[in-house]
Amino acid sequence: MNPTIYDVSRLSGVSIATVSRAFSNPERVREDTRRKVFEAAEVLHYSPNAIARAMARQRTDKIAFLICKEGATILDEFYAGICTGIMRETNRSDFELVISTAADWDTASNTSKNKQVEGVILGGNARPDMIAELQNRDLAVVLVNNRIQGLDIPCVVSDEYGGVRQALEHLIGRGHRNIAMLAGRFSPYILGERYRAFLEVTQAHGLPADTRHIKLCDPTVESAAEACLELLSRQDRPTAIFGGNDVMAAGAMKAALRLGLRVPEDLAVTGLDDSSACGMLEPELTSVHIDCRRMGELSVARLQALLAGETDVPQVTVVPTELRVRGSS
Amino acid sequence: MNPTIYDVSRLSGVSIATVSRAFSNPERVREDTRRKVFEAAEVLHYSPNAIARAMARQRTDKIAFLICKEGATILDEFYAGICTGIMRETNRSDFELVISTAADWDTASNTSKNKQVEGVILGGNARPDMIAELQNRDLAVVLVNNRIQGLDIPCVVSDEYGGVRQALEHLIGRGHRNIAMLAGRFSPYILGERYRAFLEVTQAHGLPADTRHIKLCDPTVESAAEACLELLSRQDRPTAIFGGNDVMAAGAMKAALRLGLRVPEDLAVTGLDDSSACGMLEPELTSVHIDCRRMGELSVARLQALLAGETDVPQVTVVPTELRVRGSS
DNA sequence: TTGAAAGCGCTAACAA
DNA sequence: TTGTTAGCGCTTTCAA
Repeated sequence: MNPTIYDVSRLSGVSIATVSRAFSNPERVREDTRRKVFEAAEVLHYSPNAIARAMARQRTDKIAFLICKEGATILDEFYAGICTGIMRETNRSDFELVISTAADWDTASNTSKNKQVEGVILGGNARPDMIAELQNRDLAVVLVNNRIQGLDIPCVVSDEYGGVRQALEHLIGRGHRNIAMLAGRFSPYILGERYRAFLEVTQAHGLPADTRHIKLCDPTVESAAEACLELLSRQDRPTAIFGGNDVMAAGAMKAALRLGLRVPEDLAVTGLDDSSACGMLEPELTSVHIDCRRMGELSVARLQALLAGETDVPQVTVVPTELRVRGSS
Repeated sequence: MNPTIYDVSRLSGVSIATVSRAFSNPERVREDTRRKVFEAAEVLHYSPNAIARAMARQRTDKIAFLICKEGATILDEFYAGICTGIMRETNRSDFELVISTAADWDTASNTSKNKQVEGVILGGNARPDMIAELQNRDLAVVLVNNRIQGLDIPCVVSDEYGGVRQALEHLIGRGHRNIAMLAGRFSPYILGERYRAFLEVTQAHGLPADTRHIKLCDPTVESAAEACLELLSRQDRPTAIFGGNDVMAAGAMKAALRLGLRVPEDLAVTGLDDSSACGMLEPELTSVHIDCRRMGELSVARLQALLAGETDVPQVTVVPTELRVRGSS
């Protein structure tokens, strides 16, 4: 049996109320009383029981990270990074974290309900009705790696626009005038930002700003390779391809190989994500680094601000990206 | 304010004890009473408060997954897979999961203490003294991806020996007689199994079973590439290299390229992990698939068995591997 | 600054 | 089969 507040009270000779205060409002108990309490606690290896505390306080200090995503690999490198950031930041505070993956709404709903969380960080493609229900239930909600227009909810995203710009300007700086982009089927927000960035940046540099240079495909090696085969067989074939993630960029490299084109001499390729595979590829893949860790940390910060009742919580937090130039471009 | 058991009691006209029973021991309340209770609960959107329940039961039904690992990328693809399995299996039961990474013991200790967990799954390199302390504190403990001799504790591991055998026999089947293995600096258990497997399997097939063919290096592309450069410059240079993970295998492919050797014609390469990068490499990497998901699920099962007081919990659970042959061999 | 006491929402032993 | 009741370990008024 673990020691309780009563044991500490008895040993230190003060009431349980004082012991309680010593732990949760130390400044409200006299210096020497406090010392007595802590000494007794030390002797007994006492630490407050979080369950009982939650019960009395009617607060759990518990938050959830809910990844709304389909497919087998829920926790891919990207979300694992976000997750790491969230864990790190949660550990630093007194909050507790429950992680759940939920393609379906029932699981999601259960998680937030049964686990008694007070706030949730939604990753992936959370549907607006899910969000609404959570908010109705009086939960604090933050979106990570997503943004939904017209919804009163803080979100933390990476600088999609800036990331595309960095990649494109790098390629343009290398002299490329005919650049294609592989757009994966990501969320509307991400896709929107990337289209906009591609068109505006190419135009700003006097290149033909044409959606013909944007190719929509699945974010898989094969789908990207096929898309590239088509791109590279055009009359005016691109000399550089910007993949919407590293997997697609790898597909582009494969397409080049099949056509006997050398990377980067005949075709420059850049990716996005800066995943661990970049260094494994040959040539190594230039990629836009996304600070997933930071995104995770910031989502926790926003959620805690919300929970603390702060009124000026930023609606949009943009995490900068950084280009990592390697052999493929 | 959420509805409580009292609200349901009032609305359904039965005592709170009966409501409680209806939820936790349905078979102990009469059919129609039960129906009344559930109807009232439905109307009120009631569901039992887990905190209060834990308080009364003096049980939390909460387990922790503790990844004991150094370095920036705690949640790599491997552990993310295990984590997914753990989450999936935990979701299926009424248990709650808290995930924590802990290179240091303090965090680990805190996690299990403050979060009031009843059992922990230890991933990575858990030190024996950590384990002992957890067990002393009367917690159920299971090891995943590790095994420590002489310790009374269930562990779930992948079939390291079998994995090495599959890779080697595949290469031998392809006619290779001079095979080298890159051993990463993994845990003593894993390293031990792999050495043993390499020596026994090569010997069994009449190849020179010599530790000279095993090269210890860091599990990074660069370290592996260097190690291979040395291997490939030997008089009797290997015609096949088995990397201890996919990253090292990628390093081997790079070494081959630098020496102008073609893969797989001049040098066959196989990896281990079957990570997502396999399909991105060129040629695609043959690799031994590890069923991380399953490992995670089984660790939860073992932990729950322990928690349920079962006495015949298997001490060692071995998860089979499977060779995925691709272009690199 | 400290203490007494009333909960927080539920379970489980016991009684009916 | 159902109800009564005494906790579970803590926080937080309120009074001293």
